Amino acid sequence: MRLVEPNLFSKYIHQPTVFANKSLLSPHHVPAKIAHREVEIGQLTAALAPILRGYGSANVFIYGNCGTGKTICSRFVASQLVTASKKPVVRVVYINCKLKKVADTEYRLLTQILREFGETVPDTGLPTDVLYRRFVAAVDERQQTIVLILDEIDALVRKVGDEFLYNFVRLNTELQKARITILGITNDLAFRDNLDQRIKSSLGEEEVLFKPYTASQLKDILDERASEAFNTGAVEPAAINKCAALAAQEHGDARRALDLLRVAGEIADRNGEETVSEQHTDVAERRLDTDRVIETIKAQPKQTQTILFAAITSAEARPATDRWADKRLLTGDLYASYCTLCQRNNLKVLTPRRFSDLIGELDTLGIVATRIISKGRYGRMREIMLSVNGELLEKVKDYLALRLN
DNA sequence: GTTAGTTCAGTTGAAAGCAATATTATCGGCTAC
DNA sequence: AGCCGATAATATTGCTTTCAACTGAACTAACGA
Repeated sequence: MRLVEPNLFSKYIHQPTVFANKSLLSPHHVPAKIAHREVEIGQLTAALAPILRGYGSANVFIYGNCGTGKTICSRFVASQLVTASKKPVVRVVYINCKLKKVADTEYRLLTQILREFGETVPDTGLPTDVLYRRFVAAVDERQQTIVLILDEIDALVRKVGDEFLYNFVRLNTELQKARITILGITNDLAFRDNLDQRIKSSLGEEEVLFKPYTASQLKDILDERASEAFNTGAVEPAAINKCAALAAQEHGDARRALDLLRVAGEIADRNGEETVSEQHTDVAERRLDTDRVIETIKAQPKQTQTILFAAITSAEARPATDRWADKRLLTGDLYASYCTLCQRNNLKVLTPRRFSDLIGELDTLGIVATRIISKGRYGRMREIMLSVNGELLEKVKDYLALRLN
């Protein structure tokens, strides 16, 4: 007679959870109603409306920081457009230009579009003008309007220049029956200024600006999502307020707000608690911050990591005072300890020139803070301070120590 | 005490080298006429 | 002849180095009161 072993996972399966439907908190979830974007949606609709009357509509540019609902709203409006269109057929092609290997060159962009139309295109080999002809052939056989949503278009323009935009605009003169409307989405507010004059005049006819959400708007959004995503009463209002407030500080990023709330819920679950409280939100914020920093550091090339590790170890080697001034490193000293660290790891030692640039990069990433100081007769150099500290610093150090010595 | 000039220790910008990838061009083999 | 895939040739990138101009306050020395 043998006792039935309880499955290892059974305790997790039956563990109570605060979530009713966690997927509603995912950034990919498209809510039935998009709150607090009525104005923007209105502008967008007005800009695209001429399509339904058969006129080729103006091209539209959408600006706004990340997490302000640009993508969701444009997809929403585009889908409405498709359902509303009867006679002049409207087709929407959504392409995220930032995805590596998918649409980060003109060729790949075209390939991607052609595939949407069921054309088979080789990954490489054809000249781009052939692709343009294929596109014209595929599209022009009937009366239709193509709405081309180019998300993160700034990334593509930065990479391959703005020529391709001109090509697309020019296509309209070549097409007999079909029309193309470009809907460019970017979070670079200065994007338009950097475009070629020619393109600017033919492209930027309509602009919609997405402002960051305010804390109270974020709160509304969270309230609405939370009511369905969580079990009733499982989230304390204070927790939601905190999430909204924190995300509002970060340029009103709704994605951030939802992430905070989701992670807070996960933490509550793990602790076996029945409600999500403000404390959970605080922990969630730290978690997300830590993850973000660790992720960016992981993504850095080995040389940059080495420099950072050198900075951490030499900052620790300083006499144990709490004064900030004593944690400062100077370029020369750091370069020296970087050199020894490289030798110990059999890494190539970069020149001071490159070293200087990499320090600058760590600065822009917000991992160290630097400023240039002049010590008069004793030269001019950068003063470097670590921006991470405490628990996070330990984690970073541990990670780097695994890869280096 | 002021002023003009030096000096140091890197910082910064431009240009060029180099290796890894990505694109193009070319070529031989294969199939269908 | 036309198409295909493989391979060679060429271009593009991303990362670095080299070279050289630049920086700005501490330090020095000369100046004038």
